[in-house]
Amino acid sequence: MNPDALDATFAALADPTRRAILARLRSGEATVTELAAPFAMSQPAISKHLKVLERAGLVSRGRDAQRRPCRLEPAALKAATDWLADYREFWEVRYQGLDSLLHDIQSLGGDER
Amino acid sequence: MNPDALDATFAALADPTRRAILARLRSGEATVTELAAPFAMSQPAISKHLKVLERAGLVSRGRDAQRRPCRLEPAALKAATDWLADYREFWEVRYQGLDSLLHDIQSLGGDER
DNA sequence: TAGTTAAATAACCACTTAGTTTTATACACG
DNA sequence: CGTGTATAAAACTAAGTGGTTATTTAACTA
Repeated sequence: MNPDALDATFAALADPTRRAILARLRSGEATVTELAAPFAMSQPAISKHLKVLERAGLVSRGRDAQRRPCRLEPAALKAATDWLADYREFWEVRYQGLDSLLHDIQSLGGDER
Repeated sequence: MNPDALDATFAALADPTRRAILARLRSGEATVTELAAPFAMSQPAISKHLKVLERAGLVSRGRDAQRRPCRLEPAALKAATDWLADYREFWEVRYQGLDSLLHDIQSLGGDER
């Protein structure tokens, strides 16, 4: 994956308001005002957050009269997860206290990822 | 997980230099100068990046005479992955074009996570 | 046409970030 | 002791972020 895209994705996730917006979008499309409602924050602030999420590829938007419904776009989330997956075996091994076996396991290529 | 901790973790990951440092640390401990070597950047800049990674709980540091060896601390990476895992089933379903089944699957709680 | 609603844009502010250079600290070695 | 080495800290700068209020655009409604 393009490093700039990962930058944008992780940066977008590094904000609790934006993570809450994504969580909300898991249960379906929502308009900007619907998304803004739970927050003690102005509408333009939410629009800015949405622009960040859109630029990161995490949401996309449609058109319904005046409304611009947002929906979750999970591909970028998958890309971030894929990046993190490269570390998964590391911490799993480490949690078993088997650091010394890490390289053996890696060279065998024997996990299910 | 504490939201501030997730903030710090994702923010730390949103920088290619820091991700490269983490990748380097996968193959074992390294000193600040060793970590700085591949980058066209001053030593204090790397020290700052390491402080960000340390504050995010992604690395910890020891002491060996003048050296402050850094090692990967995978717990924070695991926490970030766990957060993203809540979205995994969503995109997996979506990729199969089975959006309409998402809520059924969720309410059954029937995946292996 | 005028009024209302939904959202974006503009202009601004305080704070943070990522880098710099310079200086200081801590330790090892002769 | 003084010198080199490894790292951190200080002070600064340019650019980015996250919020505000006020304004504008676009579309529906009466």
